[in-house]
Amino acid sequence: MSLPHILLGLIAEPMSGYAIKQEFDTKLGHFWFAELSQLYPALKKLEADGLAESTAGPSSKGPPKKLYRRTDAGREELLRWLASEPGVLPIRHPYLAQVFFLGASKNPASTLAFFRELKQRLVATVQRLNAVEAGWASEDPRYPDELPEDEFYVQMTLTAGLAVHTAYCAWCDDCIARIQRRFSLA
Amino acid sequence: MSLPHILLGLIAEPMSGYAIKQEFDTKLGHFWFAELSQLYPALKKLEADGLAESTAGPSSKGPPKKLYRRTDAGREELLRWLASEPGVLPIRHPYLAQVFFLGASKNPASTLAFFRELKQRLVATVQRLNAVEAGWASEDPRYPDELPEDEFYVQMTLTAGLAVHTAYCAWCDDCIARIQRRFSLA
DNA sequence: GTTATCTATATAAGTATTTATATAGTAATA
DNA sequence: TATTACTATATAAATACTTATATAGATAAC
Repeated sequence: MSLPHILLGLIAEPMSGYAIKQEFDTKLGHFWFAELSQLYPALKKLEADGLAESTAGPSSKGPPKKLYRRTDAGREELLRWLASEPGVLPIRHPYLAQVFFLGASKNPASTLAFFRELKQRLVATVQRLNAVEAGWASEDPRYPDELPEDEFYVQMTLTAGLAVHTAYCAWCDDCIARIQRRFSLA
Repeated sequence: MSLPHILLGLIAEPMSGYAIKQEFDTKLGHFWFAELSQLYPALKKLEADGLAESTAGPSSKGPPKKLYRRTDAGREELLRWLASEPGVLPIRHPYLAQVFFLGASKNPASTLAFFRELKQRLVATVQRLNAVEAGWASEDPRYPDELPEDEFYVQMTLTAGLAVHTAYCAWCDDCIARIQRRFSLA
C-alpha cells in the first residue's frame, strides 16, 4: 500500500490535496496514478492517524485551501517505508494484457492499428519526459549529478521513465515490423 | 478494468480457478498479478453475466474442479476489449515511488542497499524470462515468427517483459554507480 | 452577461483488491 | 501415524480505487 507513503513523502512542506493531484499528474505521472477523490480521504486518514496535520491557508482563487504537512511520526513512517524492501507488486499493465490475447481477434489490420495507437502514446510520453529533462538541465547547471540530494533521486525516476518508455517504443516498432512481415501488410 | 477480460481470454478452453492462478504466476506474471481469492468471485460474476459457463470436472487430487469456459457472448466481450484503446492507466510502480523519496532517508548506504536488492530482483526476473524463452525456442522450431497466431502475440509480451526488465537492470546499475560516485561508497 | 475554465474541497455509491480464514482430499515425508 | 505440502474451492472483512456528483469563488472568453 504505497499511496499513504507517497503522500507523506510529498507533504514535507504544507500542500493542498489539489496541489498534490497536480504533482501526480506531472512529476509522478509516469509511475503513479491517483484520482483526486482518492487523495482527500487518504489525507484525512493520515491526519486521523497522527501522521499529518492540516492548517487552513488563503487561496487566491476559489475556496480556502487546506494545507497538509507531515508530523514527526509521519516522517518516521516514511523512513520505515523507504527502508523496507523495494515494492515490486502488484504489477498491472493493461495493454500488455491486451497484447497477450490479440491472437483471438483474427484481424491483423486492427491489431496493427492497436500497436500504432500504442506507439503514438508511448512516443508522446517519451517526448514529454524529454522536455522535462531538457528544461531541468537548462535551468540548473548542477543537473544531473550535482543536484541536491532529494532532486538527485527524483531525477533517477525521470531517467527510469525515459529508459523504460524508450524500450517500449523500440519493442512496439519491432512488433509492428513483425506483424507487417507476417501478414504482408503495410 | 482488465481482470474480467483477461479471464475471458484465458478460458477459451475449460479451466479451473486454481489453474488460472498458476497461469497468472507463470505466463502472465511479468505484467499482471491477481490473488486467487479475487479469481473465484470474478469467475462467478462472468457466469452470472452470461459471459462464461461452468462444468464440474474430476480432480486427481483434492476436491472436484470447477471448469469455466467462455460463452459466445464472452468471446464477443473479449473482442470488444481487444478492439478498444490500448490501456495505459492506471500505472503504479511501488519501487519507483520509493526511489522518488529516497533523498529523505539521508542514508546513502541504505539507499545503495535498496538499489542492490532491487537489482537482484530484476536480474532474477530477467533470468526467469530468459529461461522461458530458451525453453520455448528449443521446443518449437517455429519460434518466434512462425508460431501459431495466438502464441505469436503471447511471445510478444515475453519480449516486452525482457526488454523492459533489462532496461530497468541497466538503469539500476547506473543508479548504483552514480550513488557510489557521489557518496564515495563501494 | 452568460458560459466555460480553473481553483478548491468533499462525499456517496459502486467496484476492485487484499488479507485472513475455513474446508477437504491426496500424497509424500519424517 | 503425525506432519507437511500440494491441490482445490470458497467466503468474510477490510482496504483501495473509480465514477459520479455537489458546492463555490474567481477569472477569462464570447
